[in-house]
Amino acid sequence: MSRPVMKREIIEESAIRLFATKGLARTTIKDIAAAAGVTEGALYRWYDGKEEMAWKLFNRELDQFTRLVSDVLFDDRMSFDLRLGLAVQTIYDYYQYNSDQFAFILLTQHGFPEDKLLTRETEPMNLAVNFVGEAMGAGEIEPCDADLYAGLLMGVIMQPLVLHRYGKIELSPETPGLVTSACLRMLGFQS
Amino acid sequence: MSRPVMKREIIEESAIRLFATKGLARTTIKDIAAAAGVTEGALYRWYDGKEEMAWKLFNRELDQFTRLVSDVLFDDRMSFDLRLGLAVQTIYDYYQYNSDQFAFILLTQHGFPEDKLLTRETEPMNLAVNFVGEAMGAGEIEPCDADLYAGLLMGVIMQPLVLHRYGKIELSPETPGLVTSACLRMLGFQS
DNA sequence: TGTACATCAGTGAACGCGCGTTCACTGATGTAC
DNA sequence: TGTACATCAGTGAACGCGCGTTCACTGATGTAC
Repeated sequence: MSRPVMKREIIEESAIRLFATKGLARTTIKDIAAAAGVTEGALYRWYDGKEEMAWKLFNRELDQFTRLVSDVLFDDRMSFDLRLGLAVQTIYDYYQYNSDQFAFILLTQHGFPEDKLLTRETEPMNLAVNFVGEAMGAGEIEPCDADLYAGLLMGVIMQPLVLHRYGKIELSPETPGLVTSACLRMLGFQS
Repeated sequence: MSRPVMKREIIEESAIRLFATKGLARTTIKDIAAAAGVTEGALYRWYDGKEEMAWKLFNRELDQFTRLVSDVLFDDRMSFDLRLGLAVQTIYDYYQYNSDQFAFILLTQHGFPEDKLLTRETEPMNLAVNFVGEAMGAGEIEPCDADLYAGLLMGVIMQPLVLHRYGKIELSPETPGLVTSACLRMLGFQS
């Protein structure tokens, strides 16, 4: 093509947007190609197939997101509660400004076959476990089941975003702060 | 057939189990028929098609679950915190003893097309909103954004089950109690 | 500078397979008389 | 009681369509000399 920008990026953006709205299974190659203004074959220049493309995009987006979050979550120049608050803010900002990417990783995380069970250091759950473990070790929160509390933390932070995505609740600039407070109370943080 | 029990039930159980493990899209009619020990056509005696069957089963299972939960959640002979604790216990019991049904409603709730957006009185989210609203009205918890707090409540209660389903955390007999305590702390319940 | 060739993103038409669905049928059970 | 017919859950083979995928190709751009 004569256009300077590669169609590859357009294809990937279209795919992520469609995956995030219609879901992986309900999005066809034809859909993606049409949205990107490209023929169906173009996709195979860059990927072996639909499944492989989805999987690679998922990992790329998840990596980017978790890196962003862990950067503030484990910045030990700040106090425990401040780090949590900033992480929540980062997540909610990410949701607001990269809603397709966010919805894509959030909603398709369980849409892959079993053999794709991702176990990696940067996995969100591991982030939460490490964070709770650190806070417990530092005596900032009472001793507890770190795995369980990490799960609770994830639930509290993520659920409002899921519900917003499906039009069940509204978000406001105050929401991240309210969520953070709720987390701290739940963890029994002594403020 | 000569067997006294209707194959219909076997078909439905097989379908739910497969939907819960492989997901809606990755489960084929052939899969269901094979699991039920039946030919593919048998399914169409009872349902118009795969999608319709999934949708009807989903609503049936969701109704049963929410009825069970709302029975204890709104039993006004009990105190606020006791009702919450019993509801959590009910949910975790349901997860343990009807894991396929539970995973089915939990994991396919967002797998239907947009026009299937269920807005009903018995929807889990509405249960939570009403509960928080009641508790707030009775002065048992501080005034707050009922919708948001209902979402947080759902997140805390459900997330451990999702994580357990994917092998990320373990559950114990103490888990429901720990989850309930976490909920009460989060809500600022004055015990 | 022009010429010959290599590279490579993207085309467009075709393919074939797996899937959901259909339908004439079977055979067991129930019912009327 | 036996006979004739209706009902209906489930069969089994076929169908056709939509889907992901393939591949010979085009045409623009880069490169060697």
